[in-house]
Amino acid sequence: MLFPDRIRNQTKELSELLTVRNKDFSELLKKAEEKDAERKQLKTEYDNIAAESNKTAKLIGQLYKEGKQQEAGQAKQKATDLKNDLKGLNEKLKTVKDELTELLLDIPNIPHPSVPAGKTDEDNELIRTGGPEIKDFEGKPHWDLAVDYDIIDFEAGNKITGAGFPVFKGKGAKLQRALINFFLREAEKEGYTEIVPPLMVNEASGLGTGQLPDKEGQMYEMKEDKLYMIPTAEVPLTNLYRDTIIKEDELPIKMCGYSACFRREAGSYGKDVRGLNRLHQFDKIEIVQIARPEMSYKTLDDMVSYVEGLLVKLELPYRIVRLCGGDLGFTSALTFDFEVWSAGQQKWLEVSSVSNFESFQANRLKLRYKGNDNKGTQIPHTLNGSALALPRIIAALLENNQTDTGITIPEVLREFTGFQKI
RNA sequence: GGAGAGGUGGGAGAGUGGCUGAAUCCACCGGUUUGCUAAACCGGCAUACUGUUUUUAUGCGGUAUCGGGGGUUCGAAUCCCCCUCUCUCCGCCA
Repeated sequence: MLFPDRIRNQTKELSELLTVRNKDFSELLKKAEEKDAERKQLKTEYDNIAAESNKTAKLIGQLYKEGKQQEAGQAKQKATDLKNDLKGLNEKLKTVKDELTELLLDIPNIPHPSVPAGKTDEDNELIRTGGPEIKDFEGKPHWDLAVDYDIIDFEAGNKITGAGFPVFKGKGAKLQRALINFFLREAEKEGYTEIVPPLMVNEASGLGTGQLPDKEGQMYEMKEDKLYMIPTAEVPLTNLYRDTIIKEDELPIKMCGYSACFRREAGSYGKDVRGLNRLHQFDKIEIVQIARPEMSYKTLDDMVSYVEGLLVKLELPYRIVRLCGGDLGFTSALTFDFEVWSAGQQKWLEVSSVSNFESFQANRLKLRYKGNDNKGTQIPHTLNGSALALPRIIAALLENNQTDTGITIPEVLREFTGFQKI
């Protein structure tokens, strides 16, 4: 959510920057600005009357003490009138505030100037490719390999839960655990504090990171307890700092967390969802940072290189793209996506998304920091990224490393798997 | 799930209807003193929104906030209702 005063002062600039999202937001911005002005005016009016009302109430107390019953009675009448005025005003103010919030919730984050124009993922800007050269061979897709080597049982998942909930077995399960341990160890080396978060969150947390209200349909909901299964560890990790004022010298805050993630993925179908490509439950290690605003783009670069380093170590062909306006998430100002090459499917699979949200999330979270001089509060920037999501990494590992004699495990994982081949 | 007790500022902890945005202590910041440290003393020390001030750093005001929401009252941290969380006991249980 944007700050009203930012809209107040730079409506035009914001409107221009937002055009990259392929939609005209100038109307909405203008409406928000007007609504904010209305709110301000009402607030002033309310405050003035409330001040008088408070004064009168105090006076009444004094008059009673002095035994001036009659005068007190008169003052009481006045106070009652004022109170009625206040009631009406307060209701109006509330309505206007709600309306303003609603408008603000509809305005996405302002894209960073470097975000290219474009509509779909085809228009994303290629930053660089890396890893081993893409070999000229078409291997089996991972869903076939999974059966060949008996390491992932999609059918069993269908039976006990439903589509999108695969069962990992034997070396498949171990590979999964190896990846988790590898990613966590790397994150720790990089200075991220490991967090084991709850897998369900309440409504306030969903609102804090922006999953609610707009993406409500994407989360599994436990109606009876008003809880949601987390779609990513980002939600609990970032919400650790909801309603918080941190000290400047605590920044940057670096957290990482392994969790299962749950997504309803309503509306997806077809080839994209085959095998491990798109799941309702999957494992992911997430990294989150809270940084000083002036540092946040440097931080973003750091996170990008960190994730890149993981892919290099896993010896996977990868590419990094800068998302175009049309592909950029609602809450993000700048996002880099990471994709790995899948030899069995002959296509790129997205395995990580690293974003700077600037103050957009912090605003909703009511997250602030205070300078070491103890004066005033400021809004930090929040960033996060997958480091990494497991299923597609597994898919790529299986497909790219298949040989006649089995599937080769990358060097860095062997100490965690305990085997070199599947 | 049942019964009871409780939730006050960064922390501890007063406060049962007006003089309490909140005593006191600790922590923290600034200063005085000091060779240095400590101690002592003085001052400051919540957040959000907002008005005004053209020393644009801030200052001076106002409103709201004592777990959250609603109510009673001219006036609520204080009374009433709902929710929530914590603690104790019972039940159940990995």
